[in-house]
Parts: sequence; structure tokens; C-alpha cells
Amino acid sequence: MDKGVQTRDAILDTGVEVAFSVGLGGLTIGALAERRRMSKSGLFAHFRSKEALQLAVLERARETFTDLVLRPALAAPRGEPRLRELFERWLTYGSKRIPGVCLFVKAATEFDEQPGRLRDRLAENHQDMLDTIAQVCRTGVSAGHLRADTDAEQFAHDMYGVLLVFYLTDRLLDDPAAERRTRVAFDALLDAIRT
Amino acid sequence: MDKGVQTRDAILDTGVEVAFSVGLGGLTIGALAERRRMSKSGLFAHFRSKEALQLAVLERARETFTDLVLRPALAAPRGEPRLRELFERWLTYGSKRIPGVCLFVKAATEFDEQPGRLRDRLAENHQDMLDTIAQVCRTGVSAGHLRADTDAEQFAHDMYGVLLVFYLTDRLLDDPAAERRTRVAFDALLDAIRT
DNA sequence: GCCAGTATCGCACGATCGTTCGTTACTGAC
DNA sequence: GTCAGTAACGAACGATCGTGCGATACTGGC
Repeated sequence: MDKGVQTRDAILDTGVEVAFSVGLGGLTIGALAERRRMSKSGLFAHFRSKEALQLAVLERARETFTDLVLRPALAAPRGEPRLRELFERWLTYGSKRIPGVCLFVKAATEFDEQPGRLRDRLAENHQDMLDTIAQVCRTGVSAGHLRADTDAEQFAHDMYGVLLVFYLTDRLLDDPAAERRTRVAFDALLDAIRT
Repeated sequence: MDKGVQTRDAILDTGVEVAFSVGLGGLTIGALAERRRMSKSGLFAHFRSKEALQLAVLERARETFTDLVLRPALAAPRGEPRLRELFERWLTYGSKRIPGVCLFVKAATEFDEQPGRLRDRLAENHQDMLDTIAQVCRTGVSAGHLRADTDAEQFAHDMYGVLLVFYLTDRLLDDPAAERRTRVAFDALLDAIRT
């Protein structure tokens, strides 16, 4: 039973990688099986439906993101340092230098008009992201780093926008100024609510 | 020959609609033909390849956006009013109340990792968008509404981020506060560079 | 009303899609 | 070393994919 978990794990890693280039909807059991040097049916047996595979791949991407970005950031000192750490890690693992981490960001636009479990799960993921940013923002308020009248939800919304446009300019436009611009934008956001 | 253009036109309109829900990559000649009550081969003859169809659909989306957002906004008085008009129209036609206009925004994340003509064209579209915002921003500077040291490219980048996160919160999260938050964010951006 | 031109069709192609099933190969506990 | 349990396989399914082709229906200029 160890073997089963092991292959399933490897499949999901490859799945995130593949889905990141062709989209979660473009994911194909045959292509994935070929990449893993397995038979279609052998791979299929681990998930029993394509939707289950897609959901599992999405979940894996979320876990990776949590491990590499959220958890380490939450370990930083509360307040502004934690907020900065969150931003910096998000920026690093979202950049095209490191592929595949932010799959759920990509998938968001792909499924926002297609009702189903995938869309529901994606919406949950994104709401969690926004909530996390807002919560970290609030630690900044209670630590005295940020103004008491800070609207944490608004800040989360704004910061997420800064990150989204970073993905676009970095991944699609290959703009070398993307990272610098993103930092400028984030600093401006922070300056506006600092005490 | 009029007839040909007419059907091709209708196909593209339906194409944008369909691509908006299943993605530009999820677009299928068979499904599109069925929606238009045509034979697959009859529809196919208008484009001669799937990629050509996708490119044509993308182009149609761009034209629609230009007609409904860019052109009318550029007719507004130069300076801040023009910038506001651009933002307002973008917001209106990007909202989920009006479906299908901003297809190229959706397609951007779908193809940013898949080299090809589609990706190239998408990158051009987005660069044009950013350039347009920057240019309108500059009219604000020369009209005296905005500070002389305004970084127009940075503003374009920031404003685009505000719009991107609007799509996400409006279309995926169904957040009723999306529009309000987006306006707050835009106003803050503008306040920061106003004279 | 004819006729060149074109728009559309039906049919077929090989490939691939997701999925099922019965069989074989392997694993790990005893 | 045996044996139950599971992992992986090959073959096949009907459906659909994008694409070609020859036949047919329609269009608009004369």
C-alpha cells in the first residue's frame, strides 16, 4: 500500500507540472500516463475519473503553495515583517523562474464560468488566500505597525491585484521590469497604511 | 460573397461566447458548429485550421473591446476625465453582468506557458492595453491634472492589477463588494499622482 | 434564367478522448 | 515461502477530436 501512495504522489507532481503549461482543463490522462511511463488504465485506476484527477492535482498545488509560501511566512515576526515575508515569498514562487507553484491562480480564469466542483474548490482556495492576507494585515495593526483604521480586506484585495499583474507581466510579457514594478506597487500600498 | 462574411461574423460572435466559458483552448469545432446549426466541415471551411479559428475569435474579442471600451474612452476630454472614463468602461464591460468582452484577459493565463502564435498575439494585445493606459495617463500629466513626475508605465501596471483582481473577485468569487473595492483602489492610485 | 463561383454539406479518415474489464505482476504480512 | 491484496497492464468500448474531399445547394452578376 506504500507503493500506491508513492506513484500517486509522483503522478500528482507531474500533473501540476503538465497542468501548468496546458491548463487544468487541458490535462489529459493519456498524455500524463505517457510522461510517467505508465499505461492509461494504470494511471486512471488511481483516480477513477478525470474530475477526481483534476481536483487532486489542484489540491497538490495548493499544498505546495502552503508549504513554500504561507507556512514559512506565518513563521516570521508578526506585523509588517510577516506581511513583507508573505509578499516576498509569493513573488518568488509565483515568478516564472520557479514553475508550477501557483497553478490555482492560472486555473481561476479557466474555470470561473464553468460551474462544478472544480470551480467551487478554486473559489474556496482564493477566498482562503484573501483571508490569509487580511489576517496577516491585522497582525500589523495590532502590532502597531499599521494604522488602526486599516481596512484589511481592502488591503488583501489590493495586494492580490499587485500579484496578479505580476504573473501577467512576468509570464506572458516577459517584462524584465515586472518584479521591480511589483515591489514599487507593494511599497506604495504599505506606505499608505503605515503608522 | 456577402453571405460568407456574414456567417463568418456570426460564427466569431458565438465563438467568443463559447470560448469565454470553456476557454480558448477548450473551443471545439464540433461544439461550435452545433451551436450555429452548421456542419463541422461547413464551419471548418471558413478557417481551414483550428488555430486560425482561435486567432480569429481572439481578434474579434479584441475588436469588441476596442469598440466598447477604448474608442469611447479616448473620445472623453483628455486628462483625468479620460482616464476615469477608461477605467469605468473597462470595469463595466469586464463585469460578469456583461459576458464575453474581455476574453483576452482570460486567455492570457491559459496560454502564457504555451509558445505559439496564440501566445504571441495575446502578448501583443496586453502590451497594447498597457501602452494605452500609459498614454492616457500622460495626457493627464500634460493637462496638468497629474503630477509631472508621474511614472505612466507604473500607473498602467498598477491600474491593470486593480482590474485583474476585479475579474477574479467578481467572476470567480461572486463578491458583491468587488466593484466597490475596485473603485476604492483606483481612487487611491489616482490620488497618489494627482497635483 | 443561365452560369460561374462559393457556401455548405455528408462522409470518412486516423488519432485521441475518458472509461471499463479481465488478467497478470508485484508487494508485504504472516 | 505462501498467499491475500493491490498495483499495473493490454485491449477494447463508443464518442469526439481536427481535417480532407467530392458532391450539392445556393448566391449574385449578367
